[in-house]
Amino acid sequence: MDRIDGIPHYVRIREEIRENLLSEKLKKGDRLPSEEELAAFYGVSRMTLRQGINDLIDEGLLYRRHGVGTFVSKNHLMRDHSRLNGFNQQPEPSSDEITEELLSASIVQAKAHVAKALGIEEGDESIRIITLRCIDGEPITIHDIYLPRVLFKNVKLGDIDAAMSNLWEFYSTHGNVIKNGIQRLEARQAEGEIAEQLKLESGAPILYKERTLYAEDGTPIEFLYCYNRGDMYSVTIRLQR
Amino acid sequence: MDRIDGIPHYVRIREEIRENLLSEKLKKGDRLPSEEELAAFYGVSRMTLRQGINDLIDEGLLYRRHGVGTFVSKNHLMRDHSRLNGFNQQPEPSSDEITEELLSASIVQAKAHVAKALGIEEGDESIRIITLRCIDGEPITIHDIYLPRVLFKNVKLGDIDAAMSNLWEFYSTHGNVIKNGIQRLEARQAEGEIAEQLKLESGAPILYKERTLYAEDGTPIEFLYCYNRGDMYSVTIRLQR
DNA sequence: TGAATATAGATATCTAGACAACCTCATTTT
DNA sequence: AAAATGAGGTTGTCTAGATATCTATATTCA
Repeated sequence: MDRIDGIPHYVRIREEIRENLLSEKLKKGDRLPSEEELAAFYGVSRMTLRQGINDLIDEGLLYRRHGVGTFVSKNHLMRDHSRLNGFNQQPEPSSDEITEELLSASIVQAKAHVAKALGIEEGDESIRIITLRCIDGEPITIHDIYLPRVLFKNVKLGDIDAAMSNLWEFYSTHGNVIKNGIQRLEARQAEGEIAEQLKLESGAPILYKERTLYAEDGTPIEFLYCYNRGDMYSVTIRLQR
Repeated sequence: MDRIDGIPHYVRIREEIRENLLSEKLKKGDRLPSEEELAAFYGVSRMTLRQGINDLIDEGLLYRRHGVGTFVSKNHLMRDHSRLNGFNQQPEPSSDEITEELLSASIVQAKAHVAKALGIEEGDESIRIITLRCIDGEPITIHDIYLPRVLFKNVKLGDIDAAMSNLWEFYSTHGNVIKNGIQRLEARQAEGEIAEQLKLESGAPILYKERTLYAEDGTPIEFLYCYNRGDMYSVTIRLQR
């Protein structure tokens, strides 16, 4: 077998099987043909086939039973906030207009908490970006973002407005590719400026989030405080044993 | 090479490398020896070595750079709520006394929302378990759990009190092994009975959680409403690209 | 000097097998 | 009837290679 493009066989096979799942040629609960049969069908070795299948198992679309077979999972898990996709956040079915407004961009000295998260010294320079996201004109989310200045040396504050639409790509173009992160969620009450900006009564519920994003090697790239209107926002997480 | 126990080589190697990470023989940022060298060292083929390494990469402990090498991540991601561990929830350093009290166990007819989550018909029988978790006597969390009756046919309500300490094991013994799940988080306000039981003022922030747990094949095993005191509880999630 | 090019070494992909471990189910034995 | 056995099929683990692709560095060329 020769590869036509630069696409590895296991990727091609994985995507072909995924198509069969989406088009329901493979239905929930179905058993796939044996690995030997499938490998022969796709014209690859069994190890290569398994590499493709493994990806789909990691995604929860398939599962294996030793000595029995490979099956289609009964719960196709939908949108999954535990994977990073740089806020493509699929617009909900009732897709209203989502806007994002830059409230401020500045250079600040990192306070202790931020510095610790970004792995820099307290007082070191960081870029602070505050944004407001609205759905259909309703304010939903405030982001308070901090970047280590040292990773974005020749960035001017004026550049940020243009980069707003896709911050992650902006990071990439400066050599900082996001690979993973950690976030922590709490329930809080709206107060002061935050309440005002989200047009909430003081005391209204807020889904508060802290998030740190890292590059492949674990270098912190972004630290974020995030305030979400409790009545308009929820987070879905896939759990995996 | 012969395996001494039934332990596969790739598991043994994975754990040996993990030991070296924990003991910091391998430090953050270090490059591991090349795959060829490591395979020779451990006396296995390169494919087998890679299988072990892959697990550690999935855990975020290592990362690879094509053409360059395999490295130790700089951020050893700690406790990770996006993996399921059946509520061993490592007691925090300041480990206070955690107690769990059964408030009620009953057979109820599933309402629409619960029925949909459990994949049963509205009105079908389900087992409802309500518990209160306290830390140091302070009420923290209320769980409102629903199980499909059909999966726990010969269970008597009296059995549940004994099983409380480890519900997941209880599920297993009835042939229902938890493999994955989905949870959704919201910020809400405490009200009525919930506020009372958590000893909160009406209006206090609550971290509200809905969770469905599934078996390997996607069969829903448990559906849960969960109310956490906002000021005493947070959820940490690892994000993976 | 600066750009193109070789080169060495690393990971990525892939093969064509082998045997082990496990599950199911039919058959035989007790 | 119940338990043990065995056969056949499936996934799990593993090998000893091969070639491709990528990266960084050193070298050569303009």
